[in-house]
Amino acid sequence: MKRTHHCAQLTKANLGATVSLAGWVDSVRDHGGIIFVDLRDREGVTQVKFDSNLRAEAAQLKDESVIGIVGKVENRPDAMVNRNLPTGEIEIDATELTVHNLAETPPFPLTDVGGDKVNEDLRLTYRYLDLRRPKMRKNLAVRHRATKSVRDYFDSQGFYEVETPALFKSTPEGAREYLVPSRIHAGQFYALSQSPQQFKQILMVAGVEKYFQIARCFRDEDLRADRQMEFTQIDVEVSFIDREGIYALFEGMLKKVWKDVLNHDLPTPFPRLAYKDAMNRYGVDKPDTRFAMELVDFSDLFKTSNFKVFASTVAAHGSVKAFNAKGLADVTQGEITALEEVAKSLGAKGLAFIKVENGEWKSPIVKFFTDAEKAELTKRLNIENGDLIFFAAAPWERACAILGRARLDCAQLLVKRGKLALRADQWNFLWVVDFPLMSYDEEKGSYAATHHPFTAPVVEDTGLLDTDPKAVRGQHYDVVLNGMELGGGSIRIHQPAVQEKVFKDVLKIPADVVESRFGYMLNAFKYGAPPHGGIAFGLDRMCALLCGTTSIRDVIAFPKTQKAQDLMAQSPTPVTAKQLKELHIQTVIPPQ
RNA sequence: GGGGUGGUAGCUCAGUUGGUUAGAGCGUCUGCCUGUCACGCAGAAGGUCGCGAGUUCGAGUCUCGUCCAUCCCGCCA
Repeated sequence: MKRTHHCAQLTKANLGATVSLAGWVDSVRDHGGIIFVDLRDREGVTQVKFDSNLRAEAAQLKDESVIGIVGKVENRPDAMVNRNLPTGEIEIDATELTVHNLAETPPFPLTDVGGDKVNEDLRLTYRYLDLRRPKMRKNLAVRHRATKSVRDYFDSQGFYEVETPALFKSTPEGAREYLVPSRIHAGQFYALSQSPQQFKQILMVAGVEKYFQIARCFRDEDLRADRQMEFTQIDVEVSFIDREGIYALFEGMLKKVWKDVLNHDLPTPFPRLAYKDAMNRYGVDKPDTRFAMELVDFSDLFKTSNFKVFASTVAAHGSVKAFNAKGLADVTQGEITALEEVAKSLGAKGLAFIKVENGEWKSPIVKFFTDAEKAELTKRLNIENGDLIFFAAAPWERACAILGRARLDCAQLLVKRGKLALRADQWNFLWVVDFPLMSYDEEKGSYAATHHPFTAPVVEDTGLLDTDPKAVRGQHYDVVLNGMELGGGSIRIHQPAVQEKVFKDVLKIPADVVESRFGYMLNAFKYGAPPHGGIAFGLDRMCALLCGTTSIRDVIAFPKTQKAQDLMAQSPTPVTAKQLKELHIQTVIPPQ
């Protein structure tokens, strides 16, 4: 039973040794008089030869059976060496065979090529088989190494890893929560923690100074390729630190992770981009900077234009913006229509465009432009033959968002045509900073915190809290990589008076609600709260990127489907009447 | 809650205008084979065309509903 080696270990150096290996049957090649079995364990594959009295027994083996063998390490004949295998120079001449578990035929191929194409519901139903595939095994290994690298880094920087409760109290202003009924307190509920935000700030008051946690978080929102109902954050909080300190700390962590996992040297510091510039240039607060096609503002140019749609937008304090989808003049009508649909869903009236083909501007709107306007467009957008220009005229933020989305979609169209390469191993990290502290929620008719209500205002903007809350910038920062938000955080408010002001005067949360939800925190801050700040960073998303996959399900051992079900264990399920009674719960199932 | 894509053999897929007995590759099973490593050769089995209605002389194919997976919008302080 005891293994002397693993299956990627034996080489010519072990010739003649009697060894014991165990693992799964990767394949059986039966030649009648001689049988070859590829034996696989976590580390690799070794060829085992059966040509003795064990032949008949070996012939009964099926793929994925678990066996143990004892045998002698032998040289392979020169012509039979397998250069594709680290153990390809040797094989084991088996003298003993133990069948631990004879496997049934797997429901899908456990190879990388075949397995990747299998429907995901089947992979998830038999996740234990899916995880045997080399690619998935590698993903688990990468996640382990990345997580260990993070722990080692924060340990070396003097951090304590502290666990905080998963069972917290309900804080309904954030994401929808998973509620947990209390047996002991009838009619009352815990909520599974959306993030350890409040606890980590309290830990700062407690004098921990440097905290981190690989923290499980729960949010009852709809799932996506990059969103699961439970996910893992690298959660960090530090006392006596400013924004620059956080940037340096976290760049150090990412540098180490990329070195440890990919042996890649990330250049630091990362570029920084103000929120306003990100919107103006890329139309999103998480720009993909692997390609240009930047947005250009033409509000000044079209203020007095004959084209009334543009001129009236500017007159109404809106913006006219455009970008050059370089080399996309061969766009099809169907693609244009699809882009228009997306633009309309973002609130655009339409999506004006100019196709530049054979030196001619083909466009329904170009007849409204003067020569001077055309010259200015050509200059600022660097218009050349073969280009495609898109315009948006709308309130500033909306115009940015429309073109920001169109820019990304055009990039995909260019990738499809082979005109643009978006390499997954090009690591364009950046910090997006200077977010507005509050944004106006049109539905609610009030201001809401852009990040969360504990974010400190930029010091020189503090005076604007009373006069112009919308103009106040927060000390908030996001880490962005190739168009994906990987994490974010802020320097926090550490003075109870300021925190109370934000709650009551700016966010207009009633005093009794503030007291019941955050009273303990405001109270804590009265007893010596250090200035502090932190960050929360998506471990699953980071691992997906490190593995070169777009779905975090590929780096989570047992993920849920988009309908939030576990297809293997089959959850969720109904529970017994007894359980419900004990929890003082009645269920009301809506009629179908 | 909304939109897109997909669901046909164990797996991945094809299936023409609605028309005879629904096909292929891989896998599986049986037999043969002492140097294979995607072994080979010969043969065989294997189908509720996701499910339910409807249109039709006739439905894998058309219509409606529904379920599942996936991608996206909303949502994710």
